[in-house]
Amino acid sequence: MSDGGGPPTIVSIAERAGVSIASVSRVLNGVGARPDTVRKVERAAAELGYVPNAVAQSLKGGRTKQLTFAMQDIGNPVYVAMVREIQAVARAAGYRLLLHSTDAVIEDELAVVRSLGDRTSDGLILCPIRITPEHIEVLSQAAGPVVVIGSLPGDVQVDAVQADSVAGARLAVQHLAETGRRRIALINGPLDTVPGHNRRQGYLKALADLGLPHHPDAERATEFGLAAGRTAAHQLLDEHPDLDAFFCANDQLALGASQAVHERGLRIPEDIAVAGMDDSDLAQAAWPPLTSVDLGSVERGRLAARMLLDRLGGADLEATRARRTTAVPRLVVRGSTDPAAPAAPATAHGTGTGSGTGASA
Amino acid sequence: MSDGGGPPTIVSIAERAGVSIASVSRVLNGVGARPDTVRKVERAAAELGYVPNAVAQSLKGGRTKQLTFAMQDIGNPVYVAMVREIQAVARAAGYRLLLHSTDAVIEDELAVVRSLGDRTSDGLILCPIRITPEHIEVLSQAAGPVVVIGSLPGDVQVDAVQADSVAGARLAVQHLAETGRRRIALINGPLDTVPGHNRRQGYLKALADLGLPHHPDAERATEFGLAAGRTAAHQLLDEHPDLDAFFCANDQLALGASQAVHERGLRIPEDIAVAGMDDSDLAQAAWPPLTSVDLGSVERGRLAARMLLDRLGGADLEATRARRTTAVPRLVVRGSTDPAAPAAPATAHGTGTGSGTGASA
DNA sequence: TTGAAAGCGCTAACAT
DNA sequence: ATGTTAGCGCTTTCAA
Repeated sequence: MSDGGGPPTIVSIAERAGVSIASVSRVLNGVGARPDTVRKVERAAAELGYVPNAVAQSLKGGRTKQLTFAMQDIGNPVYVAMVREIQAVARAAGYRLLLHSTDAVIEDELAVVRSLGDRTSDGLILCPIRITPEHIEVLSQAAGPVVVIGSLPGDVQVDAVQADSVAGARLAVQHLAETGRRRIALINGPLDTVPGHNRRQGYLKALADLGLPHHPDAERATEFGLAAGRTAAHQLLDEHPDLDAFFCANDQLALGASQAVHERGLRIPEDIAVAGMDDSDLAQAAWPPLTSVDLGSVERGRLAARMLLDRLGGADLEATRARRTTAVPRLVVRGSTDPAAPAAPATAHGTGTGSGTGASA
Repeated sequence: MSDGGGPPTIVSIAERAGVSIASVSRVLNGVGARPDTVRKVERAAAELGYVPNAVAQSLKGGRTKQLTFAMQDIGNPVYVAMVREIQAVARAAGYRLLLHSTDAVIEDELAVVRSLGDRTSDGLILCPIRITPEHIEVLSQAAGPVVVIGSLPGDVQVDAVQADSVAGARLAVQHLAETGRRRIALINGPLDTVPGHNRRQGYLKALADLGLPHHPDAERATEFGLAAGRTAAHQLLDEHPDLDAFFCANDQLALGASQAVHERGLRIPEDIAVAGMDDSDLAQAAWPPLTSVDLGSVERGRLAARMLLDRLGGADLEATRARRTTAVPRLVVRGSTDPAAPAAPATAHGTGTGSGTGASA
């Protein structure tokens, strides 16, 4: 009497419809079959509430229709923006998204790449914090296609999408100078990270271009976080009361710095201007809204996902050489540097975050 | 000459080691074998760079070691907190996490539940925006274990973890009253969502408890977003210049409202106090830092993940009746209601977001 | 058009 | 202790 224990399979359907499993498979996959057969099979499938076993399909087909995105911590707004976009692109192409937080542990990052060999996902998008020689080695012998979001040496044969932090930082510093600031401090994250290093380079270059002096003691580099930004700003203001701007290597540092400024009863931007980087959701929610450099998190996510899907899709592209793309940075001026900046976003451009409920209950 | 085309399998290893595939499997799974055999197999596996095919293991074992988390939009800070926690718990138990954004489309939510039948993941954590009769039906005949984060009718046999928005909202309103506010407006999201409805109930109850009058026109309910909060606050202040507090149904609304207050040259909290809900990362990054009610996003994530893993693990628990848990809300007082509140977090409690780099380049 | 059968890579009886 | 073999659920030749 049917219902042989577990969930329905093509066998149960075949029995019920009185045909072979091959016919069931054909009908289910829209391959030719006699109308009569089609009807019988579809009916049986519906009655049994059949859902194809994706695992079996994967084993047979050799692809799981899953992509993996690995970054250090999904709590960072930059990654959130990427995940959203990657998930959207993946989904549109019929892929599911597997999330992997590496907690910035190198060994874990390497493990993710190696785990491509377990065939759990068809491809990987990796956001490494640093690139070590081991990364290069593991990446070049990965068991499946990988797209790196970050900077890779030119000769490594792996697709990559990168931000242009150097140019981005210059945009921000130039803007500060153009709006009359002369004593611009840098609040940075660790210098031994790629973003930390590059953003500092941009800062230095901009100062040089602008003919502004560089005061090594007007720089702080600790962690990329709110508390670090606040502490650094307090220290800098203690030592250099005449500073007129903080350029911060990311938005969290910038908001921490802003808190310090407020705590001292100084005004933003009148007394001190503050600019951040990443243009995360935090920037527009702040007061005053934070001027920031959009390094294209969303765009990088989209590009990375597309590149990966390209590798998976076109058989001809398979052997193509590694591709490199760079997202162009864009300065977003808001009230933290320009008192006249409109409070509401000038253009609609998909605010991000936005309008969900507070979730449940 | 080994290397039979594709990636190494137990067959390649067996050939290379000169043993049967069964022995290979045993060694690889740590089942008894002669030291000699163990050595040969391990050596061959290492030389070939063997990685077990997880898909094949899943097909055989009937479980994928994958969990799915479905919510409307990963851009919402509340969900970010949950994902982080769920991922951590899942990972510790050897599970991977599949992310699914439903974009608040009901049909999509239902589809996720049904798709449990495809055996792609072993269990599902679902955050529905609303619960429709269809949800109930689909949920009760799900092909695998589901834990709902949200409110479910008591008789539905599905595990659920819920927040206590009503109590949470009361906490906030009581706090506002205790600190001297009497004319407390409500800025809310859609009333036909569970959070929108419940948070309003808490607001009304608190007013009643406190003997404060309820002015229906001191309420606004539009969307759960920054822009909506700003607009609503401006309208309310236009109509009721004497308001002394905004209670907002989530942090984003609260930050939007704060912007409006600032734009009008009013001071927070001296002229007007602002309180939000969810205690997302936005709250502590704001200026002044935002008083908010922690509805236990992290805790709910953790509990949901644990419940799900329980269902998957213990064979004996399998038939247990549905369990319900409610996270206890907690008021977090900051500068937006209390001028004396410390700027830095009083206790360490895992700041959340925090310290990642700005990601790449 | 349809059915029988092979096989994706693995685990677990079962037999030796 | 080790080898042989039967599937897990599906797709896809290959014959009929």
